[in-house]
Amino acid sequence: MARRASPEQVGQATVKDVAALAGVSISTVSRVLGGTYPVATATRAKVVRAMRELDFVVNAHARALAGAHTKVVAFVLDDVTGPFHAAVARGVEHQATTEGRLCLLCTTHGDPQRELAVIELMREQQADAVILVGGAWEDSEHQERMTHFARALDRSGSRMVLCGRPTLGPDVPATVVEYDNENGAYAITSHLLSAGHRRIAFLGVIDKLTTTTQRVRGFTEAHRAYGLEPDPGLILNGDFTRASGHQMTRQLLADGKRFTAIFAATDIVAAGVYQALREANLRVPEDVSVVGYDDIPLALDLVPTLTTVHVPHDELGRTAVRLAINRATEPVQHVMLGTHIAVRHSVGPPPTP
Amino acid sequence: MARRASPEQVGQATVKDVAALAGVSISTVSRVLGGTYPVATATRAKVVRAMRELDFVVNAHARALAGAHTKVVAFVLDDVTGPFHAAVARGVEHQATTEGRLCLLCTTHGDPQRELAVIELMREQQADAVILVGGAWEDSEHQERMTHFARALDRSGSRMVLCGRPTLGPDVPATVVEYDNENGAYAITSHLLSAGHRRIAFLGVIDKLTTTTQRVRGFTEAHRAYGLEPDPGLILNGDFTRASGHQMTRQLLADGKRFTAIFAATDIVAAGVYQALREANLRVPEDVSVVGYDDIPLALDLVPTLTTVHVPHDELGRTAVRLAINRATEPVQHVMLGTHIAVRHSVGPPPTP
DNA sequence: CGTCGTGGCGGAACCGGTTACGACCACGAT
DNA sequence: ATCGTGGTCGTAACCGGTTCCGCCACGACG
Repeated sequence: MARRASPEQVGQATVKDVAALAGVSISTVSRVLGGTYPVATATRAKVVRAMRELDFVVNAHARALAGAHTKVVAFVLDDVTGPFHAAVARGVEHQATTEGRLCLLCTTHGDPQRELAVIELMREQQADAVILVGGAWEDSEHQERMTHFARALDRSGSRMVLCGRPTLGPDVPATVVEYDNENGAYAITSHLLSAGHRRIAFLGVIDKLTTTTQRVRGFTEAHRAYGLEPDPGLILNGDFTRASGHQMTRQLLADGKRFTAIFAATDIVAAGVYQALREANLRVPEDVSVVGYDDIPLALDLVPTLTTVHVPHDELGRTAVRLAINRATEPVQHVMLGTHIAVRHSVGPPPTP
Repeated sequence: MARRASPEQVGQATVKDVAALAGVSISTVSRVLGGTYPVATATRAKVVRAMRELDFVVNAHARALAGAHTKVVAFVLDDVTGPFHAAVARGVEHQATTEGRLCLLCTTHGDPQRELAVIELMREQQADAVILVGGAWEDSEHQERMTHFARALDRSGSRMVLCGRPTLGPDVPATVVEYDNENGAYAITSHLLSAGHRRIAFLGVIDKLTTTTQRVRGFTEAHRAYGLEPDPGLILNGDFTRASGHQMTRQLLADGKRFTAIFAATDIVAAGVYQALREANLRVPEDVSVVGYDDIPLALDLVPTLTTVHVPHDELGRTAVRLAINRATEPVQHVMLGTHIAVRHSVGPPPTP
């Protein structure tokens, strides 16, 4: 069962075809492909011409199998549609291509089970880095299995990268690129407190994701620095969607809770907050001040523009692949990128009763 | 130079290692891997145990090389950060995983040259579909080279998919999944006209991208259906960014152009329009009506919410991979998805002077 | 009881490249 | 004239799987 009757009839041309047409051996063809060996100029010309004639491209799989390096980095995230993750993805993709790598993309849609399955797939693909973007679940069994994968990847010469999530432990071979969730939350909470706010609501995901847990901690610590303790009744549990922000704010209003400011765990949540306040005829920031987290482009389109915590999305993604790919020469494999607050127009003094 | 002294010491375990530990031949291991061949239950159990013991995963490259199918679809887009492209990407990714495929992602950042280079890379990867998302450049040479690639992909059993861009010609082997740019623009322009607007500005990219060209055509045809001709002085050329929308609107205002409505070629452009109007103390829709195109999530966060053309992003991406992967059984390889206008609160009657 | 069929398994030839090793050639040096 | 040498190129052994082919033992059947 010959796959093709004559060369160049159908299917991809192979080095064998090129060698035949150029009148050289396949090793010579391979040498001009790799460029890493002296080949006489005349010979090279013949080979190049044959390659062009047959419209030849190397088979990446064969090359990966024979050589050792795969030239692929994989990254897995929750959802491409989320502006935050998309921004990190952009950084990842950018750095990957400048390092001469292709990008494999997988999404989990919030399913921890799928995250594990996806890592397995990446292992099959011999990806030389597997980048996990976004917060992790606060689930010790999941973390254990993740640790297992980190070791497995390490054993096969690959690398796990935790991008925007905390380390799995000091002895786990993984690159960690975090950003300062706690201090960002601390700073922006202080910003509200120093504006005079004392009753601040926090709207987010509680006790499930590492990111929010850290943000709540910063929120709490900032209060304590002012000699205050946050009101547990003002900490609401929802998810990272616009609808959730909308719903939680309505809840807050319906329950008659007293508050003068809202800390939305995410800019997208803040968008929902804005809508609910608008519907209740409350102005931002005259009646209620609002802050967010992430500094996605949307923050500039809200009216008034949203004061939020800026996260270096792009740098997050870029350093993730840079550290992982060049881990032989990059001594430090755990960095914490700084955050800072972007002051805009959604915070004012609390209303005077 | 033995890669490892003893099996399972370092590096990935191979079928050979598994076979040795299970006391069977490598072909038997392969058979339990593929599942496509009778293997005695006891033997299978031994093999499975050995695989688990060694933490074995198949080498996707070796498998791709030996078998014929690669199980990878590639998609290339402008920028992951753009909400429109991200939404399509989500559809692509979703359908790809349900079809049991992995996703390779590449971005071009608006560089036609890079688009070509990227397709070459995908060809090396033996991707069984290469999905090009978003508008194409109005450049005949570029289209010719694209045609060449379409044929090359077809020859090697792969498939080019044009997702959101027009066909390259009837005899070019490519799957095309378009959406109705012209009719969408026609409908929303009619919406403005029927509200009484007669002087409508169009802000977009002119004469460069297929998408905008089609939208301008719909814009023009709608005018003609009303016995009108659009004022060329109201058609401005910029790009698809917020800043461009902002700048073009300021220009319009500064030039003292008379207009009562703005058709922004993209929702993001509309966001810039909103800002410029706000800065000029013009209200939407009392003073100026605004419409957009794409219906990205942002449209709901603008105040007032944006009337725009809804594009079935997700379906666009999903059908793209569905048609390409199952092209053996899917007879029709060129579909045009419908668009419809999403009426919200940014259109009103023109102001009475 | 001999034979044929069949289920389960091993051997070996690929898939398309890379690369170590050795052969060959033309050249200059002795 | 002979030998050494450096620069080119071909041969063949892999990389890690899949799959065709054939062997073997066993049960059923005549």
